[in-house]
Parts: sequence; structure tokens; C-alpha cells
Amino acid sequence: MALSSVVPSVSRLPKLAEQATERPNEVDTKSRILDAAEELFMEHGFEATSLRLITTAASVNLAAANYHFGSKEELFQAVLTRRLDPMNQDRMALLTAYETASGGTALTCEKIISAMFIPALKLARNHDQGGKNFLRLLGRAYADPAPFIREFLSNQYAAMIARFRAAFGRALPHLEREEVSWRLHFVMGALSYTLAGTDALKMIAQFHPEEINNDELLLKRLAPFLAAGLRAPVQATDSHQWFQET
Amino acid sequence: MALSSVVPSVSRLPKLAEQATERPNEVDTKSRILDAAEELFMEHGFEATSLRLITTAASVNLAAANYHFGSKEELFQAVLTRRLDPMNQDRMALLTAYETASGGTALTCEKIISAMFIPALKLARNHDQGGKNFLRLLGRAYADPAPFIREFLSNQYAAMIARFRAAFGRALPHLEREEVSWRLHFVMGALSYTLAGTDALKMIAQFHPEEINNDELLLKRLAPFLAAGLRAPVQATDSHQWFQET
DNA sequence: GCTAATTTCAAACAATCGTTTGATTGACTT
DNA sequence: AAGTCAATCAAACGATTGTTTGAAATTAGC
Repeated sequence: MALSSVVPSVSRLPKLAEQATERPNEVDTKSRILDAAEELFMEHGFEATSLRLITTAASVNLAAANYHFGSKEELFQAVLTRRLDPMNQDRMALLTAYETASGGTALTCEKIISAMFIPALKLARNHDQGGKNFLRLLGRAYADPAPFIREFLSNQYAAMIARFRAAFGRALPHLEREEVSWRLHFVMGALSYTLAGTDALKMIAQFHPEEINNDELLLKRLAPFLAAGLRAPVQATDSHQWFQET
Repeated sequence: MALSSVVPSVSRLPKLAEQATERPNEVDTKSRILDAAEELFMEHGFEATSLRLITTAASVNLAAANYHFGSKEELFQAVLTRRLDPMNQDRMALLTAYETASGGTALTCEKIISAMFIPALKLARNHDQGGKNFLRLLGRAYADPAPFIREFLSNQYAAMIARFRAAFGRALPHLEREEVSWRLHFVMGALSYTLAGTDALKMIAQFHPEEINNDELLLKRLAPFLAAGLRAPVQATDSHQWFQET
């Protein structure tokens, strides 16, 4: 917070021109902290993860976390932005590509859902970068009550949500704007819950213990479910069919 | 933990036969702690809520929390059990009532979803008991990474989940067991995410600022979405229609 | 009214938290 | 070679955490 520079210079990073064959996993302190923090925040949550746990796992000094990121909250935000920002950029770029390819005709729900999920899937496949850990961390962050987390995510997602709400509105012209907002909300809910929870992983292990590419299997189950929900007929406002006891 | 009795006797609870007109909100220490903990756990999460915050809000001594509940974790579990156990009992009882009423014919998805949601709705309507706070707390707990929370919820939900999975299996005979498990998982996800998040409340305030009975409006949007998703056609296992780039 | 059990209370416990400090290291510029 | 500046380090900061203690207060049983 009172740090002189959140982005310090690169004078002493990797001993400069060291032999590349020396140690392949040797990266700068900043990235080591981010990697360790990503895994530990996912495993224990924000409050329950101490900076000492993170810096020990990263094999760096305790003060390095505050030096490079300012505070624990800023470190958490840095962990999220590192992957979340590119992913949402990919989502919007893919949606734009679909729309220009289709000419003037409205996109199908399937296409729009693909534009949301393919970038997430691509991130999850980045095993060398621990992308799968990040998706679970993201799902947890979405349910975290801390105000600074909710504000941060709200800002990060605002542009993408607005973009996809407009696309769904064109794909489902018979739905009023409010209904489209609700259904997009439910889509995001089922997605983040599935990515965050451990239950989904348990189910995959139960039914397909040999399966490696978990996330594609997961989204292949989720996508038809969501597309059908999006296309559901609207419920009459005064209807009580759902809530009569018998 | 090392307490002599987690369930102490009732020797000094409400000053015994005090005048009922004295103070209507005068309840025993144990309930005061539970009420304050329910609200504060929902607002700040488990780790970020200190026992001093809880006991101060409840106007009781700090040591009373450990005396009556043993530990902070046991207090959290007590907060959950107090409402979760009766709600899940209600859900299963309602499902049984529907099944006996229908004779031998299988229930519709709408009926089964009703059996899941009506008890939750009934709990949310208990304004004198702060039931709405509890539903949001429950949704947050479902995304909490703490192992003792996940184990506890898994045990609490196991019987109900198994009961409803069987009902959905009979309602959707064309789906294989694995697919039914997945879709039930997605239903639980959209529900808990919607109940836990603040976004849903913001949307209600945005579109219906005058509306009071928020939860019924919310579930009236959610139920058709989920029912359509449950009835969605199955996706071919080798199909790639969802994930091709163009 | 007396004893025993239960509950409340103020105070302290050891441990851990995020953050800061000041010195030291090492690579760069001039 | 001297000096500059970013980076690392051990150590400590004050504050807060969950939990425990032992005495005081209140109630229940007889």
C-alpha cells in the first residue's frame, strides 16, 4: 500500500544470463509467489491462507509478498487477474468472431455458450500453468463474502456479462430483457458451482476413474443442460403451478 | 472439546418463570449466540468472523461460546444443523407425500423440483427466525473450502440427495444413472449459487424495487429453467458440436 | 436454608496474523 | 572503483485469534 513501487525493476531477477540448462523451474520471485498463492488460496480460501504459508511454499522470504504486491488483498487480486483477464478477453473475442462469421443472422444459444466455455476449457487444459487450480479458485472467489473480492470480480466481469447478455437477447428474442438476465445468471451459477466444488471431481472419479481430460467431459454434460434451460418457455407471472402443495 | 457437557442442563436459562411481557426478545444464551453467529457467518464467512464479534453481538460473555458449543467449528455446525436438518426432513417428507398421492405413476420433474424448493421457500419466509439469512449462509458454506464444512454438509445432504436422485431417475427413464447424477448436481449448483450470491438480490432490486417477497419471485424464474435443463436430450458422447471453434 | 451443580464473568493464555523496519546483498551505470 | 538502486533477508512490530482458567454468581434439589 505504502510501497514505493508495486512493479519493481528487473535488476536482480534470475541472476540474469544464467545457463538455461541449470534449473528449468527457476522463475522469478514474483511468479513463484503467484503460483504458490494460487494453489493455497484455492485449497484453504483467502482468510485461512497466511502469507507465511504462501512464502514458505514458494521458498521466498516472508517480506517478499508485501514488497512485490503491497498487501495480501492485492496479492489475491493479482492471482485472479493474471488468468481471469485474458480468459474474459478470449471469451469476447470468440463471440465477436462467431458474430462476424454468421453475417447478420442471430447466433444460436449453443454458439454463445461455446464462446463462454471454450476459453475456460482452454485455460483448464494449461496443465503446465496450473489452470485447473485457477478455475476452482475462481469458483470459490465468486462465493466469497469479502467485499473487496466481490467488487473486484464485479468489475472484472462487467464488460463480458454485458456483452453476452446482449448476444443471448438476440438469440432469444421472445424473452424479455429481465428474463434473459436471470437465465444468464443461472448459467453463470451452475458453471461456477461446478468448477468450484469437489463433488464434480468425485463424480468423474466415480464413473470414469481412467479419464484424464476431466473438464471436457464435465462441460459436455453441462452445456446441453444449460442450453435447454435457456430455451425454456416463459413462466406466466401469476401462475402458481410450482408452488401448490398438491 | 474437553468440555464436561456440550449439552448443559437447563438450570439457568431464561430466569425461569419470568413475566412473558417483560422482554419479548429475551431468550437463552445459547440461542442468542446461534442467532448472532448465523448472521455474522453469513456476512463475513467462517474464518473472518471472530468469536469476540459473535459474543459481543449476542451480548454474552466471550467464554460462553466455548462453554456451550465447545469450539468455533462446532458452533458453526450447530448453526447449520439447527435449520438444515428440519429443511431436508421436510423435503423428503414432501417427496414421499407426492409419490403416495400419485399412486404408481412416476412424478414429473416439476413435482420433484417443487419438493426440493418448497421447504427452502418456507424457511426463507420465516422472517421472525431470520431464515433468509440462513439460506445465504448455506449457499456460502457449500463453496467453503474448509474440510470440516465439506464433510459435514456431505453427511447432512447424503440421504436427501440419494432420495431425490432416485425420484429423478424414475421421472427421466431415458437417462442413464450417470446423467441423472450430473443434472441433479447442476440443479443444486444453480440453486445454491443463486441463494448465496448478492447478485440475485441486486437484480430483484433493479427490476422490482417494490417487491417484498423476493424468494418466490426468484424461484419462479429458476424452476422453469431447471426443469427444461433436466429434460434436455442427451448429448452423444463422441459429438464435438459444442467445442469446434467455428 | 443449605449444598451441589450449572452458568457467567474478567482476565489471561500461547499462538498466529499482516505488516514494517533496517541492514545486507548483488548487478548495474558512470 | 565508487555509487545507485532494486531485491532479499532476519527480526520484530502491535494487534487479534481461539481457547482456558478460576473465581463469582445464580439456580436446582433436598
